[in-house]
Amino acid sequence: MSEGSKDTPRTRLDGEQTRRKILRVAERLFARDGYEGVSVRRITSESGVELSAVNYHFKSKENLFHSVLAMRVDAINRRRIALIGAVRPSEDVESSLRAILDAFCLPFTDPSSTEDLSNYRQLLAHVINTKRWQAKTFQHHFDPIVQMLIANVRQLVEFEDEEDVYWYISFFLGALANAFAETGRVDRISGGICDSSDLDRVKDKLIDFTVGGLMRNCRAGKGSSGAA
Amino acid sequence: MSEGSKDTPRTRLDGEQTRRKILRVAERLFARDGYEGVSVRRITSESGVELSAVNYHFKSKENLFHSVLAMRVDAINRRRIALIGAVRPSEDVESSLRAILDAFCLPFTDPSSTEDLSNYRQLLAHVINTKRWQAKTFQHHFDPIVQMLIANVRQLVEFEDEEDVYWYISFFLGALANAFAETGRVDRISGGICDSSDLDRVKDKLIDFTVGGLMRNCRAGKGSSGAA
DNA sequence: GTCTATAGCTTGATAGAC
DNA sequence: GTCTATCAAGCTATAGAC
Repeated sequence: MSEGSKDTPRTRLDGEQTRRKILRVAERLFARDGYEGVSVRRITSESGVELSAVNYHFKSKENLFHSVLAMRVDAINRRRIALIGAVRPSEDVESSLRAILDAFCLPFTDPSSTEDLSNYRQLLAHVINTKRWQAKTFQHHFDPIVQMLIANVRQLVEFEDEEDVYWYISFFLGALANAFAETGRVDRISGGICDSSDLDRVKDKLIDFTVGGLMRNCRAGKGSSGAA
Repeated sequence: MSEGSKDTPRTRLDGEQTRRKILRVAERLFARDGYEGVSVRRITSESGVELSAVNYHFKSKENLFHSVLAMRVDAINRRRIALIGAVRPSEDVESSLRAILDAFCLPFTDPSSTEDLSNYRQLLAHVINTKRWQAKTFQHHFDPIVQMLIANVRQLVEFEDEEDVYWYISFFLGALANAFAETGRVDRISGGICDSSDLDRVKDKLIDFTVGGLMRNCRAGKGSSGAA
């Protein structure tokens, strides 16, 4: 409460607060309706800030979109790197694989964080499935962490073809993005048996599925889950 | 040539031709930039038809979008039903599973058709990952065929939890939509080893992966690929 | 069934006072 | 850093001549 020279009760230097409010609302709207489906006006209107604030703080609508992604990606990927690095190698290949995939998903499913990542997850599904955003966004924000995941998987299992691991991890990423977007499809298809908002369960089932896909197609993989 | 009463050299009754041209261009643009990312003006401009033609033939932009989907979905699903129905039950569970999944993918990968379905596949990835299109589009066009796929899988394998088959098929669909959208991600990640435009290969690898995920997680599934 | 013209709004972005 | 006013462009949709 100081910094006021004499009496400036209104014009507080809360630019950072405005910036954050815009980011939060933009994330929610972009997640729901996509980049083109949201106007700057709607963002500022629902943020309770002026129209010109977006261009002042972010220079352009597209730059705002990138800022929205950057806000989450950095923290999540840092956490992934830490968790994957902390995985203790086990003599059981399947357990190790499971641990790696779990470490990759964990920051994404937001186990105990105060942040709500549901909008970010929806947004990711949009980005990962759009050709246009690949070069502009995905490549920069996600390629490195995906390469790290692949390197860790390759240390555990070997495949017939060199290309296999890229295909399988790519399928895993596609399934992951769609599953965590919580579109409600699996709830509807299953007649309510499945709950797509139960992220821990989604994660566990996805890992079961992925481990099966990897283990059954790796060298000497049809058999047991025993040591390599 | 005829149907002209006296001399009508210009006003040919080629409304159907105009309609088709609009549908074709709209599919391509919607696939690339999404529903909101495309204006009616761009569609008519690139189609070489008048702006008002869209509203004349399709009543509204949203109805055009649904028409674009309907154009492909019906034929593809009819083909799927025929192919799945023609699968001969084998004593080998894995082979049967593989045949079912192959029948589901085959019309989608367009093995020998004259139609180019690449835009449709991109569009599907957009629809399947967007919450908003679930009720409006996906439910009507895709739920029945997905239920049929699930019913066929359940006849072959049994899972610990009743919910499992819904989760796994949902993962399969998410991976499928993303893989066939040809975003170029797997090509980039693999350093060019994988070619996402080689649809037959994508299909085969996806089926390998999915069969692994299903077989390894079904009752008495860790073991061999032998008879049930 | 095509084409022109236009109504009525919304868009992203900026200039300039405060 | 906020706020008003505004621009130039684009938008969906329709009316009416042909």
